[in-house]
Amino acid sequence: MARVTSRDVAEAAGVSQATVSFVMNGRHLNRITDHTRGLVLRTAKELGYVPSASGRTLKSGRSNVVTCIVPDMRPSEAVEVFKRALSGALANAGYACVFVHPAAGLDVAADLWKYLEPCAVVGLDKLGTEDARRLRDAGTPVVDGLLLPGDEQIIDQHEIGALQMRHLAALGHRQIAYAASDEASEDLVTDQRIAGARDACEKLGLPEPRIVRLGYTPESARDAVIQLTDGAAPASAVAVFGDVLALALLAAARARSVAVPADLAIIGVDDIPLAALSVPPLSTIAMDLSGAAHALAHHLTHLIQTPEVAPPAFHAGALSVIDRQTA
Amino acid sequence: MARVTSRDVAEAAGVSQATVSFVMNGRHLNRITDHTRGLVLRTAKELGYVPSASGRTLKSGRSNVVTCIVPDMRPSEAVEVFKRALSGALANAGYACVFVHPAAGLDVAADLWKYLEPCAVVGLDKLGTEDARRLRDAGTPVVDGLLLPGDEQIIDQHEIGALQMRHLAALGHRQIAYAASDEASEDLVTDQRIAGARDACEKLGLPEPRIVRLGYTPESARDAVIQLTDGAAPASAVAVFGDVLALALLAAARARSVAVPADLAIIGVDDIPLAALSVPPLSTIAMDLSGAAHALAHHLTHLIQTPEVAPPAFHAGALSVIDRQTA
DNA sequence: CTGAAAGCGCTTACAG
DNA sequence: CTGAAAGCGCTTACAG
Repeated sequence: MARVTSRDVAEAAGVSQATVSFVMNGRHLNRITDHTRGLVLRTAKELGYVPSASGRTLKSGRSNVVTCIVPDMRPSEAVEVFKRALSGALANAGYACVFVHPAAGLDVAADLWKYLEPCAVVGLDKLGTEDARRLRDAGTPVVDGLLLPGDEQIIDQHEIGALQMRHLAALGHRQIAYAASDEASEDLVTDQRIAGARDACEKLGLPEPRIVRLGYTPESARDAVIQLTDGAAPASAVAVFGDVLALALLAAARARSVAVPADLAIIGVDDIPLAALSVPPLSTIAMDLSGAAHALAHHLTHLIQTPEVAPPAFHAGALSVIDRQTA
Repeated sequence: MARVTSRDVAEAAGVSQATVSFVMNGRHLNRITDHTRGLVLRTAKELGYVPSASGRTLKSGRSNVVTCIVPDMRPSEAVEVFKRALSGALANAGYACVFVHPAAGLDVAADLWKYLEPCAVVGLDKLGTEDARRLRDAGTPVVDGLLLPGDEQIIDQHEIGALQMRHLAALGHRQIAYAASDEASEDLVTDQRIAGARDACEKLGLPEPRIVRLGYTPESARDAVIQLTDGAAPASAVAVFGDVLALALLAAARARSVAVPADLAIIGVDDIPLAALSVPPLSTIAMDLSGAAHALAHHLTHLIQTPEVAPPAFHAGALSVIDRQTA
């Protein structure tokens, strides 16, 4: 079954290819009669005409797809929510958003260009600077390091750590610990949150928070609870890197008969579905990922359409504490 | 900065464009001297030549990207794992795998073709039959309904339900219930698992399992525990749709002083990280999503490269019970 | 063993 | 208000 081209439509409608192109792209519509326009549209639909992406991209040098590089981090519901919101927002602006998981040994910049020729690329964590440079040299806007501090940070990671501390302090806690993830892939985010927690304690006149590292194993959670509650100056509250780890701590605390929140208050981050389903339900920090995604979509369309003018300020997604029963 | 084209490389190397194309694509290499080949490769690298996807796609009518439509289901770690594995396997075969989240109101078939011109598309759940037909008419292989029963089912959902029942029965349970999700987006999978659970009970000579529906709320979990444990014939064990719900049930059971597994054994599905971290740790079913992804990648390359010959049998990912302490 | 040339489907100045 | 024509970068028969 041969492909239907704009030439076919033009012939069938008895107009030129240029006219078909104008109608399909809504360009120079003032120069085209409504009758011609209707005719072209009808004919295109009848023949089942679908414009060719490669034809258009080849000619115009720019596609309609923005490529988003998914970092090689622990899968989380949070980033899934963000991806969906970004897809939706970009779709409304007329762009397709595709996500790629860089496979080991894939040369991101070259292969991306080779396979996709995106009109913009967004990297959640830091793309290689070499990659980013090549893409930018080729004229492709790159929004990079959404998880890193800076003008385009999607969520204020520093503030997350600080918010947890302020919440715990407002509850009267003074010996507050921070439970960080020990996974290297999460260091980027962890470091910022720890810094935020430290800064907040300092501002609040609290002792510097003790940092305990834990991994995604039962032993690790148990050890962390021991560290937190034993010794000379036990913590009365702990801010945890994420809800999964917070829930692990909650379970480990119960196993050791440490009452939550009486003996140890716990607050997580992410507001995963299980946070509301645990007993007691987990207090946590929620992020407005959907808002952040919309802001990013706006930012991207600006970058794509008017790269010469400086983009307006970028708004990171809002944070809120979900006040349940563990803190 | 003007783009470097194959013509530039040809001129700089003093050969023809055809020779450059042959060298870059590894075609007709026997017809090209090693010297010429080395020269072209070196020149290409020096100039920073990257082939244009749209040029190639336009000419050959086929790109190197396979598009995977992510279903609009509750985000889960399981599908993330699958996506990464599929990306890796496809990258090894020379294809880029991109994921798209269909936004509301997006015409999948037309827009996909328009933006991406994929060489194959895979749909986790059922693409609209109209969409699939149009794609196939255009000569694009479509692998669809990976979650549905059939030759290309990635994971045997029916067997998951059955496996849970067999495990519980082997432990001596006879009054076994099935706790299903009440979310419409999960019905596709839920229905198959319930059927599998029923069939297994029949084969084992057990009474038909009672089905309880529950949602992702604490009240729902509490009600489910009450239903399960009260009444004339309380269940001594329950197979749950997924680990999130199973963990919710576990928490609700504890809140009502129902001992697990003594009073109520629980087995989930998915083996999410928290399954190992709960107290007691959750027994569950793990799926070999990585194996399934590799099988799918093989299947796809076959379909793309030799669409005329029938593909070999497709192997669904293996299932295994993770025997922890709740069942 | 290599090159000249056509053409994939589109858009866009330009001419009328 | 509309059309003819060039050309984006590539691949591939074909000729030498």
